[in-house]
Amino acid sequence: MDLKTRIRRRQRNGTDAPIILEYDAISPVVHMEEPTGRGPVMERLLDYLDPVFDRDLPMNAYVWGPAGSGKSAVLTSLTTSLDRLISQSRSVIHTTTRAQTAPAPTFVYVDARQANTDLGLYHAVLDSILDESVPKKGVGSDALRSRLADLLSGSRQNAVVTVDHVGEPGTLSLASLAETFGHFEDSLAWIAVGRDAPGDLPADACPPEHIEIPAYERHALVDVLTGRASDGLARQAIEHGQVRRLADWADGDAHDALAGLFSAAHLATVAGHDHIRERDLEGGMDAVPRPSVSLGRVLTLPANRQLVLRQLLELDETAAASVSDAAEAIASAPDVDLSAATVKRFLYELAEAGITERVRADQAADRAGRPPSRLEPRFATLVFRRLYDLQNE
DNA sequence: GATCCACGGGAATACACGGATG
DNA sequence: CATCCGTGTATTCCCGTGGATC
Repeated sequence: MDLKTRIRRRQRNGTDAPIILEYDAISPVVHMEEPTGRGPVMERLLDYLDPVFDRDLPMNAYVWGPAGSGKSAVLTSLTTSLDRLISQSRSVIHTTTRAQTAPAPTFVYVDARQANTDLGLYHAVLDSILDESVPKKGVGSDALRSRLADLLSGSRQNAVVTVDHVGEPGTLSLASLAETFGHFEDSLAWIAVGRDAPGDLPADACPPEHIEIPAYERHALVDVLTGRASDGLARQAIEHGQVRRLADWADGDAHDALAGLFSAAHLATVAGHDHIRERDLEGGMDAVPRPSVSLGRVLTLPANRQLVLRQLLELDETAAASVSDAAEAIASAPDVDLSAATVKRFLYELAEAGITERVRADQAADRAGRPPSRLEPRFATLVFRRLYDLQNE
């Protein structure tokens, strides 16, 4: 826990002390600098990355594991730490006599949710290797590629690029990633991170090295939750038994466990409780569909899609009885500056992506034609709502 | 001028159902 | 009985346009 949190915690110790002291600490989309309970996985990754310490590139690799197993947490943490350490040593080397040696590689972390095309990939890599800012528009994909090729040609600069969230709906597939990075064989190694088991993937696209990140064991997940709760919630806000129930319910998925914790704390806050009661906990878990789509995915959607989703959550049953009705209602909301046709298209796209689910209305057999469907969120609605509102207030 | 992207809109297609047809 | 057909919706697909950026 950092000092800021400690102080804040002391500050609000009155009778009406809020339960949630630090949203980031209990947010499922925020990763801690040092993920808890993933030591063995870290070791495995460091073994794999060993060549880097001799200024060589490792083989390409595929890191995989189920939802909420800490893949992103582990890899962001690893990438930033390594880059920090190695770039330090890089600057040291430059001032010594060993200036001829190849420089140590740069570490780059790219979220495929945000860089979901070739162009986006080139841009993300360039942007993080170069200090100067890279133009995002008006320059073609070919131009960016040759710029990257220039940068990486010879042995001037190597890079290890981690691409997270490969093979999700709407992100690059492993195959296209392999093809895109195939242009830079000699000077760029990549680590793709995804959920699919290597056996389920096209063999020709899958890199030689596979590293599995298994789901959290029950006790490890309890530790994660306990740590997060003590950083982000008021003291005594949640009992140990409740944490254990949450962990059992989440079944190894840290994302869902945190979403449940967040939701429960939010409900307790709204109800004016000074700790999380049973009803809050139940309600919190109910507000997280299982399986649920990662909030990270929802919160990296383009602004207008998020707006549409946010408005969708405001609709009552009548207004959301069909996709068309929902689109009408959302398009006429004061904050929304989109046509009903566009909102409708967005809603269908979101359902197609699995972020919502269309369920056929079973009643209304009296009406002719194909029956309409209702949209049900497949993500943690309370958490999304709160984080969205915090971000957009 | 080149490039990319988001919007809008409309055409094409899919589906559900009742009724007609063979 | 199985299949086809017409009608009314729902859903998907696709492309032109215009804004923004370089």
